[in-house]
Amino acid sequence: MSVCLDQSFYSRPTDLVAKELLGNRLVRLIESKENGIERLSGIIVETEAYGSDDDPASHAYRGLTPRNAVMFGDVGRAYVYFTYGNYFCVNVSARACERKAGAVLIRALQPVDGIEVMKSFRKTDNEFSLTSGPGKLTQAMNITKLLNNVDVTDPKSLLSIEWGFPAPQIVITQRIGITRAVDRKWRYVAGYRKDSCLLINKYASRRR
DNA sequence: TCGATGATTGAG
DNA sequence: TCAATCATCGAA
Repeated sequence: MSVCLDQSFYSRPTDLVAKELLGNRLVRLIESKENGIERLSGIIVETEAYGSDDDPASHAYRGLTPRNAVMFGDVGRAYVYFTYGNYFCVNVSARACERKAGAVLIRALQPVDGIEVMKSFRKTDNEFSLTSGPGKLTQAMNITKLLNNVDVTDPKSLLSIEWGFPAPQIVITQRIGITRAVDRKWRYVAGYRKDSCLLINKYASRRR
């Protein structure tokens, strides 16, 4: 019995949602004639928050366009966009009720279900390079624009987010790969304690 | 219509 | 460190 996070979870400040998504699970169901329904999943270990007209780094900064419409619509929907001519990125729409738009970019997963299938989509055997980046995880789970605006609060959706456990430790940093509002610390990474040091999850992205 | 840009990645 | 690669968007 799977339990998804509901709309009330996403109807809160985007940075808080980004932080609390860590430890929950992104689930992709793939329908195929040979294998029926394949379940791919991974624990969310890295996220970033993006706002609206108050956030120059956000796609929603200059207002509503066809691409970013999901950020302005119902919360708890997948916002999937194409970038750099090669890759998709997946977000979940989320914002406090008084905000115009918002989304949380899912940047990395710790793979759990369907690892062999994900390896074939990614054309690699390296488990640590499977879902350790926003473009990698969409490739591993075959997440494309077809899933834009899918309701991730519905367990029957082809893409959903299941309730899990909060990350035991969280590392907070600046967002990656942006050129504006670089000072804001809206990136959240799952971490763990080792010998009184706080280390980042091994499935998080490596670049900065 | 057109040029600039980008919430990235893999190769070198 | 850098090029690949193209949809999107704002300006013309």
